[in-house]
Amino acid sequence: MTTEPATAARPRGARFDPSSYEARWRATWEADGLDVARDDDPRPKRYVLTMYPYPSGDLHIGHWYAATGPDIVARMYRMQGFNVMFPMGFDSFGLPAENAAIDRNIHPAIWTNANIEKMRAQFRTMGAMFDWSREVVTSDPSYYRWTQWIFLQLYKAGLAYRANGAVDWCPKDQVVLAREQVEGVDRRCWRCGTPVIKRDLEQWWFRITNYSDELLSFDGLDYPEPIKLMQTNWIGRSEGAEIDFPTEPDDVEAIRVFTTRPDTIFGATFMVLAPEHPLVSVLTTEDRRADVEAYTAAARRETEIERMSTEREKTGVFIGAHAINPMTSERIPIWIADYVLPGYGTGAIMAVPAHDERDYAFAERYGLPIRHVVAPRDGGVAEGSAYVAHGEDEVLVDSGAFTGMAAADAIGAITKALEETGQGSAAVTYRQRDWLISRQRYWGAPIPIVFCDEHGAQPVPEDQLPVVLPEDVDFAPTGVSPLQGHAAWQATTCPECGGPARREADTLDTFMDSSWYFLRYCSPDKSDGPWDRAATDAWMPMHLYTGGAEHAVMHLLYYRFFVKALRDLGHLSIDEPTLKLRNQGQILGADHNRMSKSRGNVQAPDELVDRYGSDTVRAFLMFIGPWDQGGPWNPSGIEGIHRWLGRVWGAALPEEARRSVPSAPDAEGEELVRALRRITHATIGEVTEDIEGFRFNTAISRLMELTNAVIREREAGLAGTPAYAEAVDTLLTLMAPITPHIAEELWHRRGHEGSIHRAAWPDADPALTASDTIELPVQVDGKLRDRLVVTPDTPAEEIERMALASEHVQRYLAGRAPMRVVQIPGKLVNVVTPRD
RNA sequence: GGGCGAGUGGCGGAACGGCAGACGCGCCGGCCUUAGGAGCCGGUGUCGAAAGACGUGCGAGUUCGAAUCUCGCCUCGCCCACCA
Repeated sequence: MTTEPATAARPRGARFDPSSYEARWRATWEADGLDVARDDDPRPKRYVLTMYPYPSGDLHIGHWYAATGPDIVARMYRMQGFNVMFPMGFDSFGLPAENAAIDRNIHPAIWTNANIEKMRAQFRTMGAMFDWSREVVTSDPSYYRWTQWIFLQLYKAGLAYRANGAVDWCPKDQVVLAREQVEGVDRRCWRCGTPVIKRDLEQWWFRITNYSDELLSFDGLDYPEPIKLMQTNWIGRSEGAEIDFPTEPDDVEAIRVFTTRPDTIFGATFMVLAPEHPLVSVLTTEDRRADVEAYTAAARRETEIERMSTEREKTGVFIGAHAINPMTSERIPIWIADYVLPGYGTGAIMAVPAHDERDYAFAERYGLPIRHVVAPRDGGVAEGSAYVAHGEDEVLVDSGAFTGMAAADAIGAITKALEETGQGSAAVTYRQRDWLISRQRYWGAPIPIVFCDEHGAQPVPEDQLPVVLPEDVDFAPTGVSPLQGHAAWQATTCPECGGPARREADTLDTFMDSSWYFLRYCSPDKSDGPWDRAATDAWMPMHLYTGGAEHAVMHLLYYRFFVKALRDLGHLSIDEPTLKLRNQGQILGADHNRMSKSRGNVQAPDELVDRYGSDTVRAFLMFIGPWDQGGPWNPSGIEGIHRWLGRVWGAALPEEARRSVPSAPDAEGEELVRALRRITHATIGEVTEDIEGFRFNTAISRLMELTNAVIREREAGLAGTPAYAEAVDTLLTLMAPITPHIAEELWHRRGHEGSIHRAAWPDADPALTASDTIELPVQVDGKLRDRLVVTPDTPAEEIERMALASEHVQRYLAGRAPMRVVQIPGKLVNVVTPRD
């Protein structure tokens, strides 16, 4: 295998002109299979992945930005001797295809495939080392067959279930959403931004909450702190107690509440149930029934936004019944109020107005008793508003046998007392809900379930997968799945009895497709299973995964859940999909808004690539700032990168440079050689660390500095010396991951055989980076006043003597003796003057 | 309301508690050009002729020494938000 250009006539022009070689090298690399990762390659494997895109039809500058970072890291790993897999594919199911299809009267499959084809071509101009031989397209039946298979595995394991309940519905997209896919204070659809409403529907769910606790653990994972924090908050684990309050008059059934503050139970002066609570209709007394039903009906009509608003005044009604406080035996009234949410905890609370702001507001409004049971240890009670502190400095008051106990201890003590009498127990609740996976749209994988009148919901037998999407469907959104209208497709037989049955018409959330695509890349062509276990064992977990932080509590939670569930079902040997996660920042439009076609602020890379070449665009994007920061698009400065590459060109081809006469190795020349080798080897270490740490902007500035040094030395007559050749070859090698084309072109022009991308990543020689002399800043009272040039082994006493002898220092000492002299060896000297 | 993060030249941004402003853009000057929106060289935080003084959102503190650590404010961004 060779990496010589495929074309026989290779242009030998001296001018820096990326268009003369970039496309040629891409063709050569592809023909040579440079980027194809082989399972049988004996070198240690590293799997690097960037989140695959949705095939919207156009690659914009944000795609380049996102993909170039991990491409650089993957390329460096390859040069460091790893067998690197860096695949790419398309997240091709989803609403935009369907909406575009409706607008243009074209089938989603045709629209999607055309976009994929276009984007593949655009992606190729990046020169990224994508292994296209492993490409995955999630809307392809050969892929979604296994998406359906995974659904069935979870279903059989009891991790998928069908349930009726209030769900979030996007009225514009005409589809339900998972809780994670509703964003912001005003609860908008993650895709289109329309405020969602609640609907009662029977839907399919995944029991992701079975894994809430395990998902809270990030042991051994190198994830950005904000992602860990967001996931932790989203899962929202709360420790407390569940307590049963018997009810009057008949104690039909006790009301179970969840509280994080069992220490305040002596202050529970009433109870509040969510209007939806099942016991409401049972407990409501006849005289209160009309009011209660009116309130419940009103609560149902409210939008989620209204109901969740903290601004709003609290409302509720008394249901006529009473409960018994198990600690005080006191008879307390039961109310319903919409500030108690049906989906959290038990949907019922013990209200402790003295120590909870919400209960306080409610009690104030309805004249309910407020009893303080926690007070500062040093006396005094915060009257008038809820007092919520409960640490070591607070003690229980008016709390029976527990009076005087530190509030921090009382939580455990009261929980224990309740446990002993069987009235309660320690409990943990989570804010996270199960994952709603049904979708009422066409362009997704059909849920592989059939309904039989006799046998109910039945899984489609695995040997009948995939359940293929029919093509002749009227997919205009109507609020029910378009497949519902396709009688011929829906009609099937029950796998249990062979009788007539009807297919589930909803499709699977496209987030399900993206929850396992990284597994498919390991063995994309496997036809008798979703993946080859030997391949996933060899490649997984991913060494590095990159993508946008906007997926913090969606994709990045789901894919962890999938890996854990599939592990427990015996299909994987790993606990986590990736060891290391990095988020790129977002490139905004020049107007500081998100790039979108409707705003007209989308920056296409094509025009820039035509003008400057891929390398310049790649390097410029990586140079504008820290990769995880992003920022508004501003092309000013791209010229600077282009100039830099032009200077590298000139430096690398000294025979074509203006002054390139090698000088005789005199003493001055030897010092220049040492200086050049010093910066060359220092740059190796710095660039390696910067790339490893995703600091591409500083990596590039180091490379620019090395370039500047090389050119300076060339002007000083060093061209043609071994040190010069070392510097240039090192520069090209270090640049290769960032600007792969020019590095390759110059590598070959300088006479090297084989691709630079198969060359070894250089090692820094520490002996060469050490300097003969160091420059020590001399401060007086922390301000720079002078500099000393000394050898590294100069004794401290000598340095101190020299520092004090400095006339600049003497001026500030004004004849006085220094109070002290601080020396940081090799770093600086600070002379401290006497204080008056 | 809660949580997290960020405020540094005209701009993007550098800076293990140790020389603030690396690198680049822009700008200014020069060279080369018939010309230049090309290329090359030099300068460029502010004030000041200079010596020097002052400078990292504001105010305190810790330290020999703070852009960096602590506390309090201000501004901006993101996440969560009646979660018991």
